[in-house]
Amino acid sequence: MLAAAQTLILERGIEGTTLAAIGERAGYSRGLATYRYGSKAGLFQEVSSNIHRRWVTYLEKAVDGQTGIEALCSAADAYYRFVSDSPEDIRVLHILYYAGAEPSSELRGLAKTAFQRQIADAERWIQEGIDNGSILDNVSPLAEATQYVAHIAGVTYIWLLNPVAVRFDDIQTSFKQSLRDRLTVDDAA
Amino acid sequence: MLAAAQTLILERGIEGTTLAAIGERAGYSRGLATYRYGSKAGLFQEVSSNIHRRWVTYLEKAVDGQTGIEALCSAADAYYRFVSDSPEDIRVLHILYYAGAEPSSELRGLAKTAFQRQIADAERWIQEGIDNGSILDNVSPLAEATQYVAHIAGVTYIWLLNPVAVRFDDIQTSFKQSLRDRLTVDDAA
DNA sequence: AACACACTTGCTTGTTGACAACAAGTATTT
DNA sequence: AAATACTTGTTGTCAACAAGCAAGTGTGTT
Repeated sequence: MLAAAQTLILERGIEGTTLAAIGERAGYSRGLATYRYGSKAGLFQEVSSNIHRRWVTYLEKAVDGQTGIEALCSAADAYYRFVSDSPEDIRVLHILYYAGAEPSSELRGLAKTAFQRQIADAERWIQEGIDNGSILDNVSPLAEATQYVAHIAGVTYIWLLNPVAVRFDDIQTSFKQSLRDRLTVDDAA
Repeated sequence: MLAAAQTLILERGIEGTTLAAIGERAGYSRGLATYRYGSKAGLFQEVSSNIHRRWVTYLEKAVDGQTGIEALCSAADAYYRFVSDSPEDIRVLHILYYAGAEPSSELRGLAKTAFQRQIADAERWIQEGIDNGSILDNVSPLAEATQYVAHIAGVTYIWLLNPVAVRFDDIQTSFKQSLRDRLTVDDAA
């Protein structure tokens, strides 16, 4: 059922997908989707947290106990790999998240907490890096963390609009390089 | 009419706004919005390009003939000022753009071209900067331009979700600094 | 063990109200 | 009289909900 919903979101978008179509695509009746999930928003929340859960597992495995710049880069790498492995999951997840930009969207809370959590993670990694001396102590953890998450969200959005025009790997490389340059102690000499 | 639409989008979102409500909010009948703009999507495209036009005017005045890093920073400053001056315009514009992340959304084309144009602008500025020697020649104009636009879009998105948590001015300062550090010839010595 | 009964679960079909889209008006101006 | 600006009537679609049904799952009775 959730798989059918995901397919239909990719095909026709949120607006264009009807609960009846989801039920029937999954081999059931037109009424089942509503019955199981209560509402369209309820179903989409389920789809969203389902994918989010997969992503978090993936992320935790990649970052493990790392801190500082290494954690940031590993997380970015993990994201890039996740996008390569399951682009459709990321597409659907972000379609749902961006739908949460609307006021009074029921997906809003979900998107908000997801991004807040990612910012908090990044902030913690940066703070830990500052504490152990690997990150410059004049950077603002919150400002950097916000930009870190914003960068990834923004690139994903541009990619959603125009997949072929975004060279994810180039961007990824340059992003990590720029993180190192900006945040870490300059040991060039 | 477009103003009424904008107000209602801020109050209730795209989904929650009905064409009848827009007409009536503007002091007309329930049918006028459909009559004038043909469809809900048509009306919202009009709202979107209306705000977009204001932004472009604002931007052109700010960037004027600048190139290279100066153009990038001026554009970023202009955006920050625009957000401060008319946060509601930016909110509505981006709500509409993010709605374009959906497949088969009629706002998609508009969002796509808007962002493509901004990337093309940034790419041109960077290329000009490389040509006149003010920007390092090992940066990829397209990759940097994409990240530049993605950064701004991403910060805006996080801000839409959670306005109070985003210190636009801090981020702005750090963003410009990082642009200079990464792109320009290092004349620290 | 065999049966009957209440009760739950999983799903379907019927219905309602909201809304976009459109068609057919009615003023009002030129 | 003809175009313009707007309104009202109508239809089809869809989310949401309610009511139903069929197939289990006990639970107690003989």
